Amino acid sequence: MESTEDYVELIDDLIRTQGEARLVDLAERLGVSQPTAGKTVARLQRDGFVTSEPYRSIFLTERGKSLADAARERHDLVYRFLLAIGVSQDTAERDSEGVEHHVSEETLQAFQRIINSSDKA
Amino acid sequence: MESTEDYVELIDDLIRTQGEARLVDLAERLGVSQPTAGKTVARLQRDGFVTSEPYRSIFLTERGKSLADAARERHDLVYRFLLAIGVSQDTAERDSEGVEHHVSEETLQAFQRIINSSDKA
DNA sequence: GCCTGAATTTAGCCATGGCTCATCTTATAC
DNA sequence: GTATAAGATGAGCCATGGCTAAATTCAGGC
Ligand SMILES: [Mn+2]
Ligand SMILES: [Mn+2]
Ligand SMILES: [Mn+2]
Ligand SMILES: [Mn+2]
Repeated sequence: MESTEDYVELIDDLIRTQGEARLVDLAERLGVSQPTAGKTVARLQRDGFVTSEPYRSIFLTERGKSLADAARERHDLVYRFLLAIGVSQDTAERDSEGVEHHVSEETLQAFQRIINSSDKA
Repeated sequence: MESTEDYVELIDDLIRTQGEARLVDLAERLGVSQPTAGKTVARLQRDGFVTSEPYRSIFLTERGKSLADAARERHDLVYRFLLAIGVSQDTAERDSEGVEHHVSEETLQAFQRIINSSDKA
C-alpha cells in the first residue's frame, strides 16, 4: 500500500522531530481528518507496523521501522534526483511524494548515477 | 483518477490497433475481471469520458479522447526517459505505468531535456 | 431458424480510504 | 479537585476498485 509507506515514514519523522507521533499531527500533516488517520493507524497495527494503545502516542514495530527507513531512503533519493535534473524545490517535493511509490530498484540505481554525475560536474 | 487515465488510454489503443474496444480485452489487458472493467466503464460513462450501449463496444467522447492523448503522451515521455537513463525495457514499461500519473509538467520538461541531450550524444 | 459458447451484465460481497457528527478521555489551568 | 478544551474514538455514511457466481444476450455454425 502506498499509504502504508507514507504513514510509517511520517510516524518515524514525527518521533524524530517531535519526540512522539500523535494522531492529531499525523492527520494535520497528511491533510486528512483525525478519524481517517485513526482508522489507518488501526490498520497499520492490525498489519504489524505499529503499536498503539487508546489515547496514547504511536510507536513503530521493527517491521514498521524498516519499512519507514526504506521509504525515506527511496523518497530522499527521488527528491534529490529531481533537484539534480533541474526541477524546482516545490515541484520536487510534490512529485517525489507520488513517484517514490512507483520506482523499482533498477530505476533508483539509474537515478543515483545521475545524481553522482551531476555532483561531479 | 489514475485508473481513468489508464482506461481511456487503453480504450484509445484498442480502437487504433483492434478497430474497437471490447470489455473483454480491457479486462484482459488490465489484469482485471470483466465485471470490474464493466463497473469502471460505467463510471467513465457517468463522467463523460466514454459512451457505451449494452453489449456493444466502447467509444471515447471528445473529452475522453483528449485525456487519452494527454495520458499517452505523458506515458511515452516517461518511458523514453527511463530508457534514456539506462533502465531496461521491461522495467521502463512497468515503472512508467505508475510514474506517469505523478509527474508534473515541470518534471516532464526536465525529462525531455535529458532525452534530448542523450539523443545528441 | 436454432444451439451453443462467448461476452456482457446483475447481484452481492469485501477492503481501502475518505468524510461528518457525536461522544468520551485526558490533561491542564485554575 | 473540578471545569474545560484538546485529542481520540465511535458510529455511520460514501466512492473507488477489486472479486465470484449467476443470469442474460448475442453471434456464428450448423
Ligand atoms: Mn514519502
Ligand atoms: Mn508518498
Ligand atoms: Mn498509461
Ligand atoms: Mn498507468
